[in-house]
Formats: sequence, C-alpha cells, structure tokens
Amino acid sequence: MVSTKGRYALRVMLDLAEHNSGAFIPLSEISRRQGISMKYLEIILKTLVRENLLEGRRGKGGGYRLTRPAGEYSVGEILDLTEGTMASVACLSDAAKECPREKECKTISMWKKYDAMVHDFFRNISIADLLEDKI
Amino acid sequence: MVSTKGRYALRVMLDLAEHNSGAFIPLSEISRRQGISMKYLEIILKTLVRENLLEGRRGKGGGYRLTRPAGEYSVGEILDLTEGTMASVACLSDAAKECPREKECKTISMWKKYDAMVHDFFRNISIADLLEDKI
DNA sequence: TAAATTCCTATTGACAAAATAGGTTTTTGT
DNA sequence: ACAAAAACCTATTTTGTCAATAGGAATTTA
Repeated sequence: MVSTKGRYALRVMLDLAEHNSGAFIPLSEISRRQGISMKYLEIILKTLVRENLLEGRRGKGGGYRLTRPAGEYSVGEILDLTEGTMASVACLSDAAKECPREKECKTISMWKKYDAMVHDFFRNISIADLLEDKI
Repeated sequence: MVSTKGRYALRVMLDLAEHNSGAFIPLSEISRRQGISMKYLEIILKTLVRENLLEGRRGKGGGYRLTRPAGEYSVGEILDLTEGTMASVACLSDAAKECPREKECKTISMWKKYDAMVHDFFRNISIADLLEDKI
C-alpha cells in the first residue's frame, strides 16, 4: 500500500505544477491548500529537494519550485524516492538477503512480473498527465 | 508490499496442491516442508478454512486438503483473503471514509486504474499455473 | 483411552509510519 | 542594520500493524 509520504509528495508536485509561474511558492501556501501540516511536508520536501526534483530557496520571498517541466516528472520516480522501496515483496527489495528457497520457489517469477508491471505503470505517467486528467 | 501472511498462504496452497492425493495432510508436514512455524501457519490456515478454500479435519489422521482442483484457485482470492485489503491506497480501502477532496483530486483515477490492473493480474493466475511454472 | 490433530483466545515483541517539536540559518525588504 | 519570512536540521513522540509465540480446549481415530 502506498503510504502518505508518497501520496503527499504527489500532491505537492501537482500543487506546484498547477501554480507554476517560475516564482518560489512558500510551504505555508502548499500546506494551506493541501490541508497537510507544514512540519510533515518539510520532511517530504527535503527528499525532493535533495534529489533535485525541486529547488528550495530560503529567506523572505523564498519557497519551492519545480526544476523541470511537469511533463518530465514521472509518478514512478517520485514514488520511488519518497517510499524508499516500491518492491512488491520482501525477497525483491534491495535489502533482501539471498533466499535459500529461490531455486524451488514457485512464486518468484510471478512477483518479478508483478514488480515490472507496477514500475512500468507508474513510469509511464507524468505529473502533467495527472494535471490534465489524461489518466 | 505483500506481507508474509499472503506469501505464506500461497506457499501453503502450493504445497497442498503439490501433495494432493485426496488425503488430509497434517500441518506439521507443511510446516516442516515450508520452514514456517506451525503456530503462525495456524493463523493463516484458519482464514482459508473459514472461507472454504481448504477443508480441515481434526483428530488423528486429520489435517488439511484442498476443496477444489488447483486450477480453480486464483492467486487473487488467496491474497485478498489473507492480506485483508489489497487496496493500493487508503482512500480506496473498504474502511475509507469519504474523502473531502475527491472532487478536486487529480490522482484518484490513477489509483483506481492501478487497483484494477493489480486485481486483474492476480485474478488471472491460478495455483495450477504456478505449480506448472506457467507464469 | 491415549495419541494426534485442528481449533481458539490472548499476548508479546519489534519495527515502521505518521506526525510533532523546537530550534538554526539564510535571505530580503524597509 | 534589523526584523520578518522562509527553508533547513535533528530529535522525539505517538500510534498502529506485522510477525510470531504461548497455552490450552475440542475433536477424532486407532
């Protein structure tokens, strides 16, 4: 299940895309519009800034803005960053140690297919698509 | 992420399908073969029995067995039962109260599509498919 | 009647998600 | 210069769920 972090991150990106004038938008505005506490949003935006999906500017007149056109952000990359891992099962996550049953496992190929399908799905949707109700 | 409950349930169903002679198979055997504690398996099998995916017989000579041919179990129904909900996001789960933002929400239709895709995927795979490495 | 087995209720332990708290630093407008 | 506005930073708390264990009760068969 996609957690609030991922869902909120998407909402923030959409909010910024919708109000994208080139100016910086303060977090207080996003928080007010989206009904999510500033403190919690800070945590999420920190990641997005660190990964260069957003630019943050301090001080009066500061805020956040997109670093690319909305069409160049995929939902997949946003979820991957904010959710940590989007692996469908533990055995496919990065942290997984090798499974001793892998040889006999009748399910692993299904999980792999599933994983690929999910990644594909989100990789092929952009923020602009969502904004324009194309999905 | 699919939890151990769902994954273990699948493994149990596969185990039973693989050793399906019509006789009842005691949990101790399944536990030994799969390397999962009997106590934990009990919890999972209870659900499967209650929902008539398995038949359980007590007493000496008892155990568990399938109630249908392996080809008539979909992975989807097994996961749905054991995972509680397979909804991708909270707003689509059964327990969700109506979202006040649904009207303006730019993401809900994506989540719905995603949900449908996931359900479709698992609904179209049977235990027999897995057993015969058809996936 | 004893052994083997499922069935039942409760509890524990660990961990992660969700959110809050309290500050520090930077920038700008006046 | 300085006060206000804003992002940035570190830590803590709260809450909930997953994963697993524990101990016994009921049932069936040989």
